[in-house]
Amino acid sequence: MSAIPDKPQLEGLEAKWGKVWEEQGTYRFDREGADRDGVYSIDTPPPTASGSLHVGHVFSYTHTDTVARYQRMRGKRVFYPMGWDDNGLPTERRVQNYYGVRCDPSLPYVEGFVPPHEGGDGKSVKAADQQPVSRRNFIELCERLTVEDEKQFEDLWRTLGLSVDWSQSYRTIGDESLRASQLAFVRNVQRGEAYQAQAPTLWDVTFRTAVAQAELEDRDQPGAYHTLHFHRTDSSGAVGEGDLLIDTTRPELLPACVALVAHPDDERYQPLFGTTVRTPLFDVEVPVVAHHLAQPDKGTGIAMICTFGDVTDVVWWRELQLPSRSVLGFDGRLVSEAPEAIESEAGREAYAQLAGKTVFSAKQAVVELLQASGELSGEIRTITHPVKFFEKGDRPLEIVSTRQWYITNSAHDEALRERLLAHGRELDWHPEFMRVRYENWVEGLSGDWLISRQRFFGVPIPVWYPLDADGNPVYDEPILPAESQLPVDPSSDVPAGYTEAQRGVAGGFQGEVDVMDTWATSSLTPQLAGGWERDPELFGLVYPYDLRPQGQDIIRTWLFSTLLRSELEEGRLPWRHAGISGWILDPDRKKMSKSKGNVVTPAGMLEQHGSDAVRYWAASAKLGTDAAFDPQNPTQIKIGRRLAIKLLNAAKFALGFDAAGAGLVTEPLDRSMLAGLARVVEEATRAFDAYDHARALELAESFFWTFCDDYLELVKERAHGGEGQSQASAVTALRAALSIFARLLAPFLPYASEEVWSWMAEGSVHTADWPLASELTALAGDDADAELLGLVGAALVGVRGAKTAAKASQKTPVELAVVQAPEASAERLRLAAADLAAVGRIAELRIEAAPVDAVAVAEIRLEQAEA
RNA sequence: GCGCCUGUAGCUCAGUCGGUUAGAGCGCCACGCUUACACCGUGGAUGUCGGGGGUUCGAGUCCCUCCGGGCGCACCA
Repeated sequence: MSAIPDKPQLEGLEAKWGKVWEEQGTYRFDREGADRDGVYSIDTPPPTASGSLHVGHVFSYTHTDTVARYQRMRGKRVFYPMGWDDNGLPTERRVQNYYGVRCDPSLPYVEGFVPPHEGGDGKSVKAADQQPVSRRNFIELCERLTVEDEKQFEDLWRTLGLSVDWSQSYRTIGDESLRASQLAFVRNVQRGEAYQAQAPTLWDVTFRTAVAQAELEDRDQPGAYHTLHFHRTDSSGAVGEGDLLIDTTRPELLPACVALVAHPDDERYQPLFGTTVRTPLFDVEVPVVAHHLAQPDKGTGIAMICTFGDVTDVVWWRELQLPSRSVLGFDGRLVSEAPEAIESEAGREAYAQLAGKTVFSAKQAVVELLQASGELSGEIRTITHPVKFFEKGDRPLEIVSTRQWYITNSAHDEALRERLLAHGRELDWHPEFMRVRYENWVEGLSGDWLISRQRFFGVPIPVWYPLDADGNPVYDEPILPAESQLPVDPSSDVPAGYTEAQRGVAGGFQGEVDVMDTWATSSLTPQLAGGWERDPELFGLVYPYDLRPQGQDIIRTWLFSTLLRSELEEGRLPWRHAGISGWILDPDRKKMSKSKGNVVTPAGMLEQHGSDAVRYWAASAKLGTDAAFDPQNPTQIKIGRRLAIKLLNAAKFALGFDAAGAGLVTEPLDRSMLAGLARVVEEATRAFDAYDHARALELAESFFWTFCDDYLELVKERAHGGEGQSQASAVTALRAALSIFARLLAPFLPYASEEVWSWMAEGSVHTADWPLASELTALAGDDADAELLGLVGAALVGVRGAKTAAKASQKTPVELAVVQAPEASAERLRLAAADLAAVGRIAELRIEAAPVDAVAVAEIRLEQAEA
């Protein structure tokens, strides 16, 4: 036990206790002699190391920490690891800007490379100003920067007081993670769950990579309808009679047109099905076909199918078995060579004017050409329509045909879909309604999960391809590494049976250059952290996990993909509970985001207000509920700070009374307080078990204020100046209550409660036993009157009110006070009359039974102040 | 288009199974240096529970409907 300071304060507690916890290993996961039932395991979200932390992180990670601390105090061995999601695009972008470089895989490695600058100013560096570096140099810079970023993150998490076992941390780009992701992938391939396909793919032209359905978002964009003349081949071919009018928002894709399509029931176009038309400008003959996805009420009711303008084009192209006539390159520009189908001189000339242009410029050029040829009908009508974007991108996605790796996700497998939905029902969601989002997502899956990315800093896809006699890769026969060989980098490692000299030569092999989507690694966090295929004993202790905490925005990505991988690998749910935190909204109720400039740095908040205060704010919001936060006026944080300070001061005060005679609680008021507290303990425990940490906090907090404002005031005279058993009773009750409060509040205010605990007990409050109501009823007796404190409190309010009304100090003596109460209450009140008289400085206190509804002061006579 | 959440005091939010007079904190007003706490304490005022309809002895709570706010999924010529 340590001495109580003269002036307890919050400042410095983070550093003081953070150090002690680290030294004592307070949060260390102890597996010695553990069994699965004695463990509480948490599948912690690995934050994106290269991103900046914002208040939203503090919010949701605090939610999880309160649960971790509660479970630890319940006697569970808590497995609470921390991972860093350091691979992927965010890191690449940050490295580009931080060091002023860009990856060019064609360049050779430079030993001892020094980047052009370091630190940057946070602004993005233009691509033209970035120095091209080799892939290996680029990855080295990624590694260097993420290690630094992760250190800062860890410092912040430690200051916030997350009770993470830091010896269990992992990086998604670390060797063990690489090995586990590749191992899982290889097994997916072996079981037929991972495959490659050449197919139209959503493509980000800025990052030049394919993206998956889960990473899409719709954004409203300006667009325009253009009405084009298509010429019927059975007419003269000249503009005019018999032309078909087609509305399109993508006129630049006209050279990629492969057909026109209308609904089979559309009588206007039924006569044309089976005939052909010629495209404007390019004079390509295309069929008129029928498909049920064509909407008669859209545009002119007949659409042009291009390869590829949108995902519907892809469906039509596939289902109607149309030819491919791609014009868009990976860079988002029209390719230099016109499609072969464009044969006419005029058509090839027209295309030559588009070649090399961006989509935007090509659109303008086509419009001009169409206007010149008279094949554009009427006005161009501008509209606003949703367009698919990569969530991290800022240019619309295009669709290009590429070879990619996929993992089956039930889009084409009804039985798997049923299993995934069943798992969704089996999982305990907090709050419950979040399950719907999962179901929406699973039911809306339109294609398998595209996991290959044409990027650099990620887990390499661990395959090689044999090269045939002509030096062409045989993609259908990928060479997989042996499990014992993992992790591998196919760019530098050599497959079994080959030598490095055979790389890239006919009859030899080539390595896959793509890396995995970051979610392909993150979807394995239960495996990565839990020692899957590395530490079977650990895995058996923690898996399936008890809790997956996460934000609502990544249900379709992280939650879904983790559940999927677990189903594929283990055939079962990876966790029992999912705790979904809400958003942080700024005062205008808009989601906080960097671009809006309303992000506050958590480090500054913790520094200014103290960690306990910030945690209080976070913990007072329920799971799944958005919380408003105004950095200019952080009300909840101030309230939390007040609570933490109050805890320190109340403890100091209560522990200051002479405890020599402590032992039994005999006074009715003391017993009442303990009985009330016992109820709070029961309810708070129930709330925590139901993943309602906010209610547990509210219960503890509100009773704590009653304890301070009423009980402590009522008994301080007795505890300080009283004698014998009545004094001992008060002191015993105060100490018992304090011990309970420190523990009830420990999950929320780990610093203040630890400080207070250190004044009265050995060890850490965070490894102490979660309070039991029985501790209190043992002291207070089973028949204690929990209501008494409230009755006395009501009388006290009456006395105080009278003094306030008289504009007198609370210490003003009272000559006479008459308290009236209902018959039954009056008798009980008399049991605490002495305490009430003492705090009110009442010379003569009369308690009368009367026909009133509630306790009230009927008459009061204050002693006159000096005349 | 399908669906989920949400609307309670000026603000942020509780309100359990339908049950007495709807709560808390902040803010506001007034008072008070009272054995810890001025980063404090005491007291007070404050409501069309979004609107309408229904069920019920009784509705903030259940049902229907309309309106507002937020979000998910789908659509994308």
